[in-house]
Amino acid sequence: MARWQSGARERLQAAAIDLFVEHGFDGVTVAEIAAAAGLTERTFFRYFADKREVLFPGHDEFEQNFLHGLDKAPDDDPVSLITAALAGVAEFFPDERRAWSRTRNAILQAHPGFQERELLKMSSLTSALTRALRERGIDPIAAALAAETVATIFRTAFTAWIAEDETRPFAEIQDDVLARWQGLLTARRP
Amino acid sequence: MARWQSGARERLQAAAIDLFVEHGFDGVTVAEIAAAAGLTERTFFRYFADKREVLFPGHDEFEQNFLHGLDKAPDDDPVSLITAALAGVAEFFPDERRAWSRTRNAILQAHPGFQERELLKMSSLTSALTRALRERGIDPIAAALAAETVATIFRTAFTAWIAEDETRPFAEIQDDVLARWQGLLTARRP
DNA sequence: CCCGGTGATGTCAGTCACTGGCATCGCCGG
DNA sequence: CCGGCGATGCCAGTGACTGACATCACCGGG
Repeated sequence: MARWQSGARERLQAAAIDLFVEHGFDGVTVAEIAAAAGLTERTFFRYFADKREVLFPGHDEFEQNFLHGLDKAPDDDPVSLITAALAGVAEFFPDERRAWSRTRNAILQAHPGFQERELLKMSSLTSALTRALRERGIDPIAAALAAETVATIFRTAFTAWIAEDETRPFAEIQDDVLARWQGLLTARRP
Repeated sequence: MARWQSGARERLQAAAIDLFVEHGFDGVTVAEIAAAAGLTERTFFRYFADKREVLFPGHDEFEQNFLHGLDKAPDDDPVSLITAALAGVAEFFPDERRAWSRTRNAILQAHPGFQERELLKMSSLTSALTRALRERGIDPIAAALAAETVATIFRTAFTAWIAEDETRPFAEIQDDVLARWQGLLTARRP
């Protein structure tokens, strides 16, 4: 492996982010990204299915973290399952990654097309979790609701984690959101 | 209003659906849709922002139903709020609409681009609900979770409603899903 | 040391989504 | 009858994305 200069994919990603930050998604052509990485437009499309996909690397790995977490659930109680799946992803977002996540998120928020793609990725996660839960013997509707809940809590926690004034680690925030979710049903007349 | 033959928008929508059913999304060009409706490609883009949008009419109305339902919530208890918002949309899906919804859904499921767009619409709904809940004085995180929950329950119920062998009315299914969601936290060792 | 194979990249041409600018047409009020 | 206006058509252009084919760098075998 690794003829030519290696890391073509990584160079394309880095070039894309730099250019998007500077000129915005619509202000950059794929040909420009490729040129900045020392490649051609055609090669870009050999690595990424479309122009947006360049900002969504490592999705499979991300998804696997939830699934591996789920494997460690002690029993089939819904709260246990949700908690276990969430625990699996916490290490995926160390503090060193926070600045980077903020930059990437700013780009995503600036273009509806990116939001669509991110939503599709989360939907992929939800499907994978639902499937895993069903295979574990969980009732289909309960599986769907639990999977959606995992995604909701993760996203809520992630959004809080990259908020401007936030400094707590991801795991702590996520635990807090989870606790609040558990309180949602029992809370009365707040 | 209504010079020329009226209903250009509706003709475009109908033509698009017919053609998508027959040839699939990628097998149809915008020019063909427009021609089938007796118009030109340019006019299509005056009615719809892009090729996919033609399958998402009436979204504002749909969203308003949830918001109006929310207005009728008797108190600020989370379950009351969620229940009220869901009640607002039930009448939007009468049995007469089920066959149509199934056809449209089959088209949507066949193309990832449509799923992205649908996800974005649901995200718009969630944002609107979150905003409305916050304006009502609900705590931001509780508002976000409640809004997501409304969307989740709606989507779960909608999916069940258009399932092949399903005959129960939408409202009944949605009430059932809501009840199951309430049971999620309290259920132990199922 | 040369030689064919293989995988990554380049080249080229083409389709189609989408946009801006301008012309045109049908109706409506004056 | 006329001038305005809103809906539509026409045309040219940009850029995302694709298929087919050529080319290059490196590999192993002979």
